[in-house]
Amino acid sequence: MRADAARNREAVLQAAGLLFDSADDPAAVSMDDVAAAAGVGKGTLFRRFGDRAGLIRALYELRAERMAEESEAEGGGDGAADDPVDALVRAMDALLRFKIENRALSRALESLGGGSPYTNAAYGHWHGRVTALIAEARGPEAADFLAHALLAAVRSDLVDHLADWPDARLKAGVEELVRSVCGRGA
Amino acid sequence: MRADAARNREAVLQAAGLLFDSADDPAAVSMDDVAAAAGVGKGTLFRRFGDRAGLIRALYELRAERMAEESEAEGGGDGAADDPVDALVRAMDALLRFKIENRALSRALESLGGGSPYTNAAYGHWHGRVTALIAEARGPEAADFLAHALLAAVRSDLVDHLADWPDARLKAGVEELVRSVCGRGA
DNA sequence: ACGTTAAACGGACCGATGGTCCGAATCGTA
DNA sequence: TACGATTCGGACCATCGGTCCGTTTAACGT
Repeated sequence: MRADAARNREAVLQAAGLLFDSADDPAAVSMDDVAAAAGVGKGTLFRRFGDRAGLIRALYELRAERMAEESEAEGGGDGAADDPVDALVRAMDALLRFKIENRALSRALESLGGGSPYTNAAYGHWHGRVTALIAEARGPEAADFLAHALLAAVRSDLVDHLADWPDARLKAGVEELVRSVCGRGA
Repeated sequence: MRADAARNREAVLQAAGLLFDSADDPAAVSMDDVAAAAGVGKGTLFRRFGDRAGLIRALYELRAERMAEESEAEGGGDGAADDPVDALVRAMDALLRFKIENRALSRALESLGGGSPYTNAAYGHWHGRVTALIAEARGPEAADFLAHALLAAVRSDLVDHLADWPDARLKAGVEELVRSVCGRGA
């Protein structure tokens, strides 16, 4: 990849990140806006990312990677010998925090049309992980659907709708949900 | 309301219903399409329903009402002396069926942008009902959030994503989820 | 250094869509 | 039937995602 291409790619990602982060409604961030903020022509933008969905996906995956690194780094000991329910609670909590910290971007991703929340590498990853933990905790019976249900409970527009709840209440709700689903609450 | 206005309103609702029902992607149904199919000018369409969201909401509420009537009618005896968990299972099952039968329309409603799935009379109604049943079944602790979570599990795009599952599997999954959340599985 | 070439640039341009406007047509009423 | 209020309808507008192509520029061989 040519040097200017790489430079522009970075500029676009950074500009788009700022725009989405400071937007209430992700739909209000137009491709023209992104191009202008990045100091780049529209042609460049679309050649690099294909379309709006591609840009949003790229940005989302960038942040997801960053989160994965962070949580891995702070995971420290990692104590693999751990209750799957606790592991699931921690995973869901991390996901919830991610959704809160990336409200607008997550909403942008989930509202792309065409079942996009599910046609997504990150979703597949999470669903696999949650399914495995549920299967471990309560058997594989309906683990597949239950995993979808858990993930649906932290969908960004729901989190957004509950934006005036204190974070702790949301977190407690999610934990309660996870423990209930895993077979034995408290 | 003038007679022609009422007639046109009906024509629009019926045409829009047909169009959404036969569409795979609700976004592919344009306001022009609706106006043309209803044999009405665009001005009429927008004056009556305000905007696209208004039309979709009107249509959705129409169907929701129809479903409410039907389920009430067939509810028959109504046996109020009933386990709240069973009642909740039945309610969620009805909602799931509604989402399946109105796939495109539900998706249209849920993908309006601006937290629209939640800014909706029907959602408030369902959430209240589910919250009450959960509170009755397992206490009012996190009932509010758990109700949101249950409703999220039957969101139309998830149902759509799982379209190739047999209906029975979906139904079983929802029932399993409800019973788990209500405190005691099986 | 310099010329060559393939790649990237950028913004004018396009088609579609949601939404507006206003002269024409129509309904209800006296 | 005549008249005023209401509604109709489609031409019109702004915006947005996406394309196109003449121009620029980075990379590399000589």
